[in-house]
Amino acid sequence: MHLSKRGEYGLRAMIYLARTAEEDQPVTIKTIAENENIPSKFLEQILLNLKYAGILQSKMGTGGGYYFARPTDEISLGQIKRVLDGPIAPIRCVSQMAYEPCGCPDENTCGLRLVMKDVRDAISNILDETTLADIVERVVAI
Amino acid sequence: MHLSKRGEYGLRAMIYLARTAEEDQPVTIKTIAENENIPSKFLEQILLNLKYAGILQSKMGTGGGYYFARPTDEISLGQIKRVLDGPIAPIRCVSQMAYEPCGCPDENTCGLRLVMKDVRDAISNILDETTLADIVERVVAI
DNA sequence: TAAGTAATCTACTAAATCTGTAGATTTTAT
DNA sequence: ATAAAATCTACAGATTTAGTAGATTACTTA
Repeated sequence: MHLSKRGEYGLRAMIYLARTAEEDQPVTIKTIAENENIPSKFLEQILLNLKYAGILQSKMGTGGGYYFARPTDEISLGQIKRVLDGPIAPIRCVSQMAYEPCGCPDENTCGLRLVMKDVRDAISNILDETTLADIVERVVAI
Repeated sequence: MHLSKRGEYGLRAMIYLARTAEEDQPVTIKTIAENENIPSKFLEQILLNLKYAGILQSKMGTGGGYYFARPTDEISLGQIKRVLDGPIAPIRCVSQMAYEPCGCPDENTCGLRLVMKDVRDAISNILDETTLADIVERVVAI
């Protein structure tokens, strides 16, 4: 049940963008990296992956940078985390996105699977239902 | 958000024990390993750790094996998972058992932390509230 | 008391994953 | 042209994972 540095940095960067970015104004890797204390060459790879996944867009050259491909209320933390850290499920046999059998004799009566399914659903209920816009709102309210 | 093989094997072994063991009758590593398809030398280390943690007890020699140190309704999946896989929290700054600051300027207004705290609590609510006895009951009911 | 059973202990290892770093290249705006 | 900024490719050290190997100790029974 662990969030990797990749995942952490990526989520922090996206939350930073959602908090500070002007309407479709690109923000540079350098700016994000400095403000969030993230190694910039590492962040580079992370943002590129989020771009490949269709969550971010970018513009090269002067005045360029990264900006959202969709409104922030259509980008969930679950989407981001899956791109960077892989499936949310603790074990593949309860994954919605990346199911694989685990080899137990009967999945329907596998005690471990029953519980891990609950865990997966609980995590998904939070991460897939919380958007970047929600986070910004929640933090502003404090 | 991942369950390691260590954690998976350990939980499977404990559930197997809870399901099949007669009152304090020791069960051998070999028996568990064969029935649950777990590499036995790997399982050996896992059970030893659960013993060091005070969850299992053991007896050497003929007729020996492993048995629970407490009734199964006093052993939660959270206890087992923590021994084998470490803290349940996705990130240290929301861990109850192994807190560490994450370096963000203000933890109280850190959006990432707020969400990850919810995730931690959701996972804990399941794993710390579900005991081995619960699992057995739940599976029998199917 | 000898033999067999079963846990215990110590050490090692191959492979994968994580967390980056380095440097060259391409695109864009002024 | 020049500078800014993303993009691409490759590498590398550290850590973790998922085991394996073999010797030793404790216990039971015949």
